[in-house]
Amino acid sequence: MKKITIGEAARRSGVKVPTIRYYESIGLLAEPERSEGNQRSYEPSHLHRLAFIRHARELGFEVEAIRTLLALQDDPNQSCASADAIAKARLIEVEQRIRSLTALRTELEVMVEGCGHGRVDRCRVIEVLADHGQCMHPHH
Amino acid sequence: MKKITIGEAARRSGVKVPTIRYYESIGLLAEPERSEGNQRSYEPSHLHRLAFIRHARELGFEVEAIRTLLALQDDPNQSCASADAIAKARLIEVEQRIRSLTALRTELEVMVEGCGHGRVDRCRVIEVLADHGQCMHPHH
DNA sequence: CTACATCCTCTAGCGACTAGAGGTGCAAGA
DNA sequence: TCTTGCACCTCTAGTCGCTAGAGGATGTAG
Repeated sequence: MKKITIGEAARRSGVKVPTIRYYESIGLLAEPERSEGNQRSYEPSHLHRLAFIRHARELGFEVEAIRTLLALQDDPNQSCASADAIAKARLIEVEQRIRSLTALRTELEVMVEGCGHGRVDRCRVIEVLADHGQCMHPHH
Repeated sequence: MKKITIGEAARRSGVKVPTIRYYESIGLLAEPERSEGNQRSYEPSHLHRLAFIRHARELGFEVEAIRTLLALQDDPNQSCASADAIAKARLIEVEQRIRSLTALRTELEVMVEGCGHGRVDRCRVIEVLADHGQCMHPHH
């Protein structure tokens, strides 16, 4: 029926060909059937799987978390507490990362704005890096 | 005089012992003298260097960027345009990353809030992952 | 039939460390 | 003086999630 080559699967899912093979190698994507000439032959179910994986990766979930989420998806009777916990943990990570990057941004802005574009011995960028005491934020 | 072991250097700089050795191995930190028993013996200049490197790493600069920044610091007559450019590039990266993470946060919030804590077949987390069309943002 | 794109497997590389094995140095207490 | 035990040494390999490349087989269009 609608058997699909790995290249076509890559085009449709937005996941690159070597990455698809990589996902198979780590057991994230089921091994597809092969053609007579040993070429992978995907079915729609594989495309759904790939879309799920891709989306989860874009949201920053680690491969192990995705493995768990996929297993949950396959067993619809299970409680979704695990999925919920994984998503919440990721949310907390993201929030923390945003806070941290926001502090960094402020510090970088100070460095860049303070730069008089002269010589290095008066460069605010180098100064701030050399002397942590000049930081605006005690975030690290 | 004030010769310092690698352990003490680690404690004072906040950089771990294996990381200090790693920085030496990639030429970021100058090789210190050795004791009779072949142990590394650091001087204050090494500690300043380590502080600089650590601070730059915390700001997310890559090792190659730090290598350039350190070279600039060693030659105070040079124009600071390079340092300025490196810092600006990093600032733009950070801003971009914050925007991206903020979009992710929103999407994760929707997932987590929509979760009815029931069974997987009605789990918003799994649903959103499986169907990208349910995303709030077309960021990816 | 011949190009030529696409596919296959396998190994190695990326960045910035981190972990562990197997051995040596050194300072302090008994 | 000896021994305990921590800190140090080098070297290799592993982490994560891919990505690149070699060297060869397959599939398709003209």
